[in-house]
Amino acid sequence: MKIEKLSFADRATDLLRAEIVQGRLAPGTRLTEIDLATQLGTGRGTVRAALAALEAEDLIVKQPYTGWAVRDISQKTLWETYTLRCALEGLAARLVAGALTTEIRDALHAAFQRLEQAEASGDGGERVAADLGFHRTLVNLAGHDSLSRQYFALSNKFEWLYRWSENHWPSRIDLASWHRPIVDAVLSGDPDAAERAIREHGESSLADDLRDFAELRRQSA
Amino acid sequence: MKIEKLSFADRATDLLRAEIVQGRLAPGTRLTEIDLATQLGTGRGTVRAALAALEAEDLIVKQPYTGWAVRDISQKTLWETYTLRCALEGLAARLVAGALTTEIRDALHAAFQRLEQAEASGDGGERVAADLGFHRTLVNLAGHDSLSRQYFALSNKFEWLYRWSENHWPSRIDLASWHRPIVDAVLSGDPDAAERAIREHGESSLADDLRDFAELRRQSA
DNA sequence: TCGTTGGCGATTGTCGACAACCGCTAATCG
DNA sequence: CGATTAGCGGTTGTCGACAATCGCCAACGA
Repeated sequence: MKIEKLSFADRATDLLRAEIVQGRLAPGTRLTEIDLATQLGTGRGTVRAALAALEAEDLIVKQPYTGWAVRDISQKTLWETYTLRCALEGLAARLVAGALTTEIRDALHAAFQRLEQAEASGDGGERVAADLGFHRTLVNLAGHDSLSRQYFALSNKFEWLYRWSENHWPSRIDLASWHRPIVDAVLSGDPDAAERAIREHGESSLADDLRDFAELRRQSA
Repeated sequence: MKIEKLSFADRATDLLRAEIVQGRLAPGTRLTEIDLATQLGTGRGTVRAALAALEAEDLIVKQPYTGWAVRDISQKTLWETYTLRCALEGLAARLVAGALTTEIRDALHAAFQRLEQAEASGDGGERVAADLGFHRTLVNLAGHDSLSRQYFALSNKFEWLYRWSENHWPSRIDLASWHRPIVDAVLSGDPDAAERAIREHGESSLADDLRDFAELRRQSA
């Protein structure tokens, strides 16, 4: 049995990322190395490494000699993250559709069933988790390590925005019917159709969120 | 006048990246923090930050408690990098074609003219630089910060592979005619056509390189 | 009054020392 | 003889101390 032993720095990274992604650290929050170090019971160098990693994932920003802060969320942030995700998932869908195996079909079905169950349960947290899990599963099935790496960071950022927007305008889209076209297109084995399906999916979710974001702005103005 | 003052860590990152990308550090080369620190005349923490950054860019790999090493290059590395680049540039081409301005036309023309001049000069280094510059210009014209960020790291990796392959099998493709379809398609203002053009470009360069790579393997076997 | 300058508190940037860990070799023990 | 283990050299992992820099505010002078 191979046990993966994470360093303090890696654990600090995971912990801080979770804090941000799950919304416990609001956008704009300032982070100071010493505070985090004392809170985590670790040294400053360790925290520093974790912060640098999160900066590479574009979740926080650094101002030299001044401090770190959780990134702000703007309409452009939404647009950029959604379009980028669309491009990466398009590649993934294309690859998966072009190299179907029994394992892939099973994994996709499992991810989709989780969606259905989450929808049936009505549990908001599980709905989000199942949604994100479906997309992550699809990407990881592509057998493209670099893509999976890139997508890991991007999906965290996406999860952050997703949970943030769910707090501001809970949506009641039916997850199953929302994702079925993707599953169908990918399993059809047609790369073009698969890419088209995931793009339509991405574009309409972007449109929805931008609309809701604008609505939010208008109300608070 | 705003002067951008880089920290030692950032300069070390740039320096090490250049060493790798330009082929002065062969794939598989081991890197030890203390050696680098003494060579660069800096402390180990600084080098460590630089190495972590390069690991995030996927140019080097870390083995805990053991050491760092320049990544190896395999056929899969080529495939992954080319396909990923294709996906990102596809998004960029689509965006640029959909939002043409005079500045964009000028910048694209300038980048293309540099290609023509590089081809005419016959200078190998300048040919590579002009080729990479053209693609970077296109992506940065998309006005998509996250995309530019991601592409920055990817284009460095690509440059690394490009220069590496040029050392093993110098190609004599005509850069101007090779890239003209992209310029034409983007400037036509049709996002679909632009994406199609850059995809064909990427796919055929991948095919060429994979063929040459296989040839190289066959000869050395 | 307004712009400049000097100092101050806060935070990061850098560094070297020590601890933890890995891979290997050789000694040990059944 | 084979498997286990103890030790060793080498490298990274972690930490706290000190230096460099930034933003701010108040004192100062034209």
